[in-house]
Order: sequence, then structure tokens, then C-alpha cells
Amino acid sequence: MIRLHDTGLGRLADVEPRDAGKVSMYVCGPTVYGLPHIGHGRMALVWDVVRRYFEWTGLDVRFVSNITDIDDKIIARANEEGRSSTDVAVQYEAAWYDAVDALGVKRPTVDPHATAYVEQMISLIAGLVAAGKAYPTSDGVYLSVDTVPGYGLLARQSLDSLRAGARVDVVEEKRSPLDFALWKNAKPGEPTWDAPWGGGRPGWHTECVVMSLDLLGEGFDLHGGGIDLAFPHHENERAQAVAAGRDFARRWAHNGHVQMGGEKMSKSLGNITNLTDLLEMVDPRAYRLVVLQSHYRAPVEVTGTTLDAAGRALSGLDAFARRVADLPDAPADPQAIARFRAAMDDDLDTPGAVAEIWSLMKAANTALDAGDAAGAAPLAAAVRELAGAVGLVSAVAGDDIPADVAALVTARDEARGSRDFAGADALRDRLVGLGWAVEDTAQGTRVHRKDT
RNA sequence: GGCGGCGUGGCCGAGUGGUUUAGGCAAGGGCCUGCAAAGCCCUGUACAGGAGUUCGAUUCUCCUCGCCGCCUCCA
Repeated sequence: MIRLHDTGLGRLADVEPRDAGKVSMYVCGPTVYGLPHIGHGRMALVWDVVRRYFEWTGLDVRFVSNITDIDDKIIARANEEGRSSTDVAVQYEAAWYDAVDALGVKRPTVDPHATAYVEQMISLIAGLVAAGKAYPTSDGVYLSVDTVPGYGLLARQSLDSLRAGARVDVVEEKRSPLDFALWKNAKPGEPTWDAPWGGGRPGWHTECVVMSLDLLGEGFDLHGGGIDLAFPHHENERAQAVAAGRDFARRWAHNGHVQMGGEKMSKSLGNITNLTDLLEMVDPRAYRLVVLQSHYRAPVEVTGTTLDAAGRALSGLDAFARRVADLPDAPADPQAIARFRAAMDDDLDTPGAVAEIWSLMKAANTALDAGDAAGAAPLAAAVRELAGAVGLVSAVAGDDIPADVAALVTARDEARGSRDFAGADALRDRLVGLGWAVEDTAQGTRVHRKDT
């Protein structure tokens, strides 16, 4: 059973599924008003790893992650560009999935859209108003946080200290500066849905409450997201659920942010902060590895240097995959599997889990150097198994070698056979010039496409 | 101002009250190789600063400095 740091409890806690054999998790997805940020990429990767790990351990995972397709920022962008907010949302939802698909992030089981849940949101809000937990004002409907027991749980702050920190608010009608909008009345020209309090749109926090409860049911297992969402977003989700008398997430977990250091990204990367551009310049797996090699709650440095280092480490993984491609199938080394699980179960220690993979590769290589294929096979199988568990697929998809390249390879083997090394070296240079990496093996010259 | 996090060897990044080490990248030396590539072996003696607790702290406490996040519907 995996233990994760629970933001509400402030300590590690078992993630004990509500239903045996099944895991229900909700992760806040993007507001689609622009290209995804590099930080969104880390968020997506972290929860993808969690999800894959659950699945790998045999659990049936229901992973819900929303798309916020109506929001102030979307409206603002639509207005700037003179088009509908739907156009904006559709465009950037596509950009979002392009990016996370490239990262190898598995699609959610369900990806609900806010605009499809407005009716349910209205009825949740109406219930809160009827119960006296929320109140309408001239510009919308607000939740009264004073009616919510335990408000401040995720912020790790008392109501008093939150109040002390609150900025001066423009809405004088709010009963407490901490009260937040459940519903926003539409201004002229804005998208609007009919509601008892006047036409408008839902506030941001309500959608996640309604959609998670609808698609996962009460008391679902895990709610995740970036640490910046802990407060106010998740706090306010929880507040609504509590006010409505619904059981909400049983565990809360949050990933840390990306830092790009004071240092600029390397020259080759420029100062990219959006994921879409980044993924055009680096192997997406390198970003996944950078994320895996840091602890999910700690800040991680993403720079050209760290991505390059990860890329080189990955080429070692790929070289290994080529080396063991012809090894006979074998069951994965059980002790390695156990060590990996111990690391992952301990608050998702992916750095330790990945270190286990490197250590297996080293052991397998040593065995192969000694000619012990039988000894290497279970280790190689474990590498495949574990790398797959964290979503690191090695890019060995057997290159189809063009005839001209194959001819050069044959010619080189012949040259080497007759100890014509000058000729062999010249042929190697030609292959390299054509973009192929050349390795000599017991089976003769082997080539594969150079990574970059 | 309030709350929280972080500061580890050339770079990134785990971890732990003490005897033996994360791991990756980079560097130096070696083995292997016709030469390479890939791989393997060896080397580097790090824990922001100060005080304290302790037989002993990088690991606990306090303070200082620096960086960052949230308190503004930003992962």
C-alpha cells in the first residue's frame, strides 16, 4: 500500500482504497486559455506516474481530470482576439492534449468539461443558498466560509490568520473577506447560463466538487494537484462539499513546482516556459526523467543542463535496451521488484525507484560482459518492467535500416573481416555522416539512428 | 505583515543521529576494443552560516542569511 503525504493531515498516510481493488482519483486539470506551462507538465507527469503505479500494482484505477473550459481568463482572451470563448477553449484543450500526449501521459478515464456540468453546479449552489451557507450579492453568489467547520485545513492556517492575511477586497457585500464566488453574474457580452440569481457562470471551484462527486462518488480516494492549488482552490472545493454535507476526498496530495533557476535556460532552449515549445526541442522522456529524479513534493530545477543530463542518462537506457533485445524472456527479478515497490510506496520515492533501474542495468551489463545471458535476463526483464511502470519506454523501436545503409554495414564487416581497418573506418565515418551511430558487437556492425 | 517550503560534492538530486555507500550527468585514471562506440572498475571526501541539545549532527532545536510558494480563481 502506498503512503503519500496528505496535505490536510500534514503527514504521511496510507492511501487505503474505498473499494477493494479499485482506486478513484481526481486531479485538477488545466484551464484552457493558453499554451500549457512547463509546470503543468510536471503536474501531469507526477499524477501520471501515480496512476500508472496504481495500475501496475494491479489496482483498477478510475482517473478523472477536468478541463476548465469557462473562466475569466478564457473570456479575456476571447475578447482580446475577437472570437468566442468556446473557440479559445477548444484550441487550447487541443494544445494541452498534444503536449501531455507527447509526454506519454495517459489520458484520464474521464475528462469532464465545466460547461457540461453547469446545471449540476447551479443545483449545488441553490442547495447551499437554501441552507444558509451561501448568499447572493449584487454580483454573484458567495459561500460563507464561517459556516464551514475546519476551513483552513489545506492552507494549514487558522481562519484568523487567513483573515489577517487577506487583501482588501473590492466586494463590500461579502460577509467575510475569505468568502468566495460560487456564481458570477454575467457582464454584458460574457457567456451566460440562466440561474435563479441572474444569468452568469459558475465560479472556478464549484466544477471540481460537482464533477468529482458525480464521476467518482462520495469519499473518493485521492485528490491531487499542484501545491499552489491547495489554497484557495482545493480549500474551497472542500468547503463547498462540507457545507453541502457531502463526503469529499479522503486524501489530498500536492506536487511541488518547477523552478528554472535564476539562470536562464541554456542557449539552445532560450527562455522557454511553455511546454509546447519545450517538447519541440527535447526528448519528452528527458522531461519525464527530470521529474522522476526529483521527489514530487520538492521543487525541481528544469534547465537545459538538467534536461541534457537526463537525455544522456536515457541514451544509456536505450543502449541497454538494444543490448538486451535478443535476450530470452525471463521473469523479472523479484527482489528488484520488491525494492522498487518499497521506494514507490514510501511517499512516491521515484528518485530511489529510478536508481533501482540504473543499478539493475549495471548488474545486467556486468553479467553480459561475463557472457552470462541467463543471469542477465531476469535483470533485463526487471528493467523493462520497472521502466514501464513509471512510463519510461525505451526508444528502441527497431529502426528500419535502408538498403544503402545495410550495404555500408555489410561492406564494413567485410573490410573488418579482412583487417582492412582504414577501409572500415572510412565506412564508419560515412555511416555516422548519414546520421547513424555505429557499434561493433560479436554479431558484427550494428547501427541505430542517432538520437538527435 | 501572516503561513509554509527549500538551501547537500563541478551540475542536478535522494537520504540518514554515529561505523559502508544514494543515483544521474560531467571530470580524471584504468579494463575491454584494430581504433572507436557501448559496457565495466577505480577516484573526488558534500551537506548555507552561527549557537544549542547529544558521547556524537549533514540529519533534532533556535537564530541569521539567501531563494521560492501561498495569502490576488497560477500546476
